[in-house]
Amino acid sequence: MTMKAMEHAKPLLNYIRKHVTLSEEEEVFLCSKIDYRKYLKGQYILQQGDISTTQCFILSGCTKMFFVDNDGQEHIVMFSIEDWWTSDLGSFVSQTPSDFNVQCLEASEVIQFPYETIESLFEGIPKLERFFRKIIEQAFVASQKRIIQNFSLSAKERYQLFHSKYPQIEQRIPQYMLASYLGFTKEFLSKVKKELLKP
Amino acid sequence: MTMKAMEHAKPLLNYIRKHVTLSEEEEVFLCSKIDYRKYLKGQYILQQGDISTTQCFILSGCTKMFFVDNDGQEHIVMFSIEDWWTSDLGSFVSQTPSDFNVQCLEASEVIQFPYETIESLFEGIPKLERFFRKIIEQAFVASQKRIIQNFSLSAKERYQLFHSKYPQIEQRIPQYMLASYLGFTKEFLSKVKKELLKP
DNA sequence: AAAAAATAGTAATCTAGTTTAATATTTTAC
DNA sequence: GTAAAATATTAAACTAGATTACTATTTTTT
Repeated sequence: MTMKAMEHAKPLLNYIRKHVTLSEEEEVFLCSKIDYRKYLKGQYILQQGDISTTQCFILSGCTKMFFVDNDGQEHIVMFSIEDWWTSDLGSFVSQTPSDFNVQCLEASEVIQFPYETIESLFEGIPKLERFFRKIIEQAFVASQKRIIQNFSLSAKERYQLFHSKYPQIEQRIPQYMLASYLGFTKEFLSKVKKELLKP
Repeated sequence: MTMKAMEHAKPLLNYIRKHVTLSEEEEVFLCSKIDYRKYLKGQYILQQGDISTTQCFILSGCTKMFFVDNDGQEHIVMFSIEDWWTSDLGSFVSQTPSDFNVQCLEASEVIQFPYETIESLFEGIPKLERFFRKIIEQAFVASQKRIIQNFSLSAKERYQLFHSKYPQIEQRIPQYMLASYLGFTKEFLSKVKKELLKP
């Protein structure tokens, strides 16, 4: 592992420090097990049908995770930006073909945890296993919350919620992708935004 | 801990053995940290607004987890039966008031992991932390899958999927609760079932 | 700077699912 | 075993959001 790799990992280490405390040796060991990589806008980190071989931590940029249904329609499941994760966890943990694509909406820098090294990482740094458990707990809670909101809120209310909760994301993505994420059509989002402006 | 407690924990230990291997001392230690308890039909394991103090493993019976929205409408988030878990994980891990209720649809026997002992459990048996990570991974993947299905499938298709995937659950719960879980009205479910019978 | 491609807006028509309201059936309680 | 409560069915009227099809605007490419 190079000095460069340690340099790239800084935002990740800061992020991990919010959850668990690692010794300096542990941080060095961690950095020896992970990869840094850049993607161009439009490039795929993962494609539907492939097995997810890494967990990605995003240093810079923005990605969408989506799947294409039987009618050829694209459905966006999540957006990820700096200091968050992306990958199909289901495919990663079971090493089976993924239902999802992950594509970069901007040029992006990521840190990748390869499947082959993650078990040895957990063995070497048990605190890291606790860290991952907490990250997954967070993701699960967010996922549950999303199910609830889709059930109990109207399309308009879902948009308003996203708008107030993630203004930085809304500014970075095209509107038609937001509509896909929120579960309705781009035409309807146009209508909703117009209504919200006039009263 | 009594002999009785070990006896009650058997289905849980069998379940855990599918994921990780514990030594006999570890199994005894685990049993010393958990509680067995019975609930009557209709009783609440958790109420909206309370802090979730336990993770529940179900030995027998059936529960629903639901929340009541601002319009007073009940939305069912999940059903749990034998050999599965229930509780509001978000409330449990952050020890904040829950958005959910968990109510028994049948008389139920459960094993409870209290919040105060779960950290010491993980310290004493690190393999158990791995086990919980895997369980949460599973739950997260299932939750993601549900979001996808709600977006890409029609109400009719969602019913068909549930019907073929969880026939044992469908038989144990009233239809109007299934409609709530699937995200549409009981009247519409009646209509869908009728359509599916005739062709 | 022009052309092409991508994104956004508008409006009419259509439909999956809701609402309301009433009746029928099954389960539970005494 | 009967009354009451809970659950299920049906059907007409209604609505949130989809579809279609076209125009306007913004961004990217050359």
